[in-house]
Amino acid sequence: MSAIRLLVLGAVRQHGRAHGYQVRNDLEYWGAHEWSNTKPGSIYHALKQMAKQGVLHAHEVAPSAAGGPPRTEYEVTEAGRQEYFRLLREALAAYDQKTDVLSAAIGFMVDLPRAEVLALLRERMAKLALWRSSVTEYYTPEGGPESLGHIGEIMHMWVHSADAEAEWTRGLIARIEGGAYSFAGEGGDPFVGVLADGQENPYAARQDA
Amino acid sequence: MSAIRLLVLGAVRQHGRAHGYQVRNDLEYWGAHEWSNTKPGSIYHALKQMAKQGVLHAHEVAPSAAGGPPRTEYEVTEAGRQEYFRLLREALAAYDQKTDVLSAAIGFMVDLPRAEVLALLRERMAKLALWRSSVTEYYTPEGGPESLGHIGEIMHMWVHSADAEAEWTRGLIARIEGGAYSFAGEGGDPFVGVLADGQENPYAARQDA
DNA sequence: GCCCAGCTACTCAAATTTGACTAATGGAGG
DNA sequence: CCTCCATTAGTCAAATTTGAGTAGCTGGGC
Repeated sequence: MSAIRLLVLGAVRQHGRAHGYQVRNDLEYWGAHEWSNTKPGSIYHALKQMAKQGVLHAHEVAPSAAGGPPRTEYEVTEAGRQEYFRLLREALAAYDQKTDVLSAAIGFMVDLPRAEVLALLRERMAKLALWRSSVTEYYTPEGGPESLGHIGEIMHMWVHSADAEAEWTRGLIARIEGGAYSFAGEGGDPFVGVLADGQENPYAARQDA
Repeated sequence: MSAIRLLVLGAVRQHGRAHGYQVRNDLEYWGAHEWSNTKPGSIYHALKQMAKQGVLHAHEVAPSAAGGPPRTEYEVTEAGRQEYFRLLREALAAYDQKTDVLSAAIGFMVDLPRAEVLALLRERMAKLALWRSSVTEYYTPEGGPESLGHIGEIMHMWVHSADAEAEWTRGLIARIEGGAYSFAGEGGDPFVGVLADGQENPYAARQDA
């Protein structure tokens, strides 16, 4: 699974109703173009595809208010809401060394209740541990790790990064348990990571690293 | 850049001459299907594409020795050799949080001289440090990290994983400096990542080099 | 003597992703 | 009032990736 469906669904959802350029701008505002494949083409493709699949509803809309071709606005349907939460839960719980998917999921995690996020993150921890042991067991030949030659460095790297991710996840769990952030159903003001109409995007046109 | 061109080039190179199924099998033997996109379709596509680009040379070859349709054998051209080393150097030096590309590059690193690998890894370290500081500086708003809300967790994760990768890279550099492994031009037996000791040879039909 | 499962080797359509391009508008500067 | 050009909004062809086949042969069991 790539991160784009989750990102686009989440962006449209936060606006209630959004056109492609708005989504594109939000993703840029989140810095998503740096850590995921959110080129214009991918975004417009995802919007159309999801509209075709009934996950989004496309409103035929008047010419744009400020230049450019007429724009289509999209809205998340009930099926889309379910798909969104399915993707979000999956991304939080699954370990697949895809940084982009996890980043997107962290960005949206507060749409779920605190207890569920904790459960999903613990599931991730369990899967991480499973994968780690499968690497160490499966790739350790009888003659000790030395006999693998430099190939052993690959496994070494995986184990190292799995450990790092576990450590970070443990920290996140602790912070959430400790009351950090405001989750669904907790009445706090929901953190809105979108640009309001006419708001300047401070992250647009920035230098690439 | 995806890892597939590097993997396919490296696989063909190790055989001298190889057909698609052989490449596919090698990659599976390396476990590459678990950490990179090496589905059959991608492999055959990459072979054809690279043949079209003159990076590989396609021999029209007799029907297979053991069932199935006739097979095409490929050989790395001089342009391909250069492309291979270009990709390999780039993969070792560039930091782009793509685990699959790095894994492939580690697997092939011994095709380069020891000193060059060390230089490339140090370059990677430098880029990692640069990226890390761009994250911490750029994404830290004036009001302190708290004002980012849970979005700060994404940066936190990035920094954490960048640190982990730097640590692993440092270790690798130390091991290589300490004389580990046998690199190009060092006269040691080149590590052939195709067959393990006592393991059944799935490539019985392969040409002797 | 035959059937079927499984291996070998590759093909193909559909979906996705990329990178470059188009086209309309409004405002700054001359 | 006219030209340039940045911004807005999106399109399109080409490349790549995915997932699901196809088709020839072999060997083992009954």
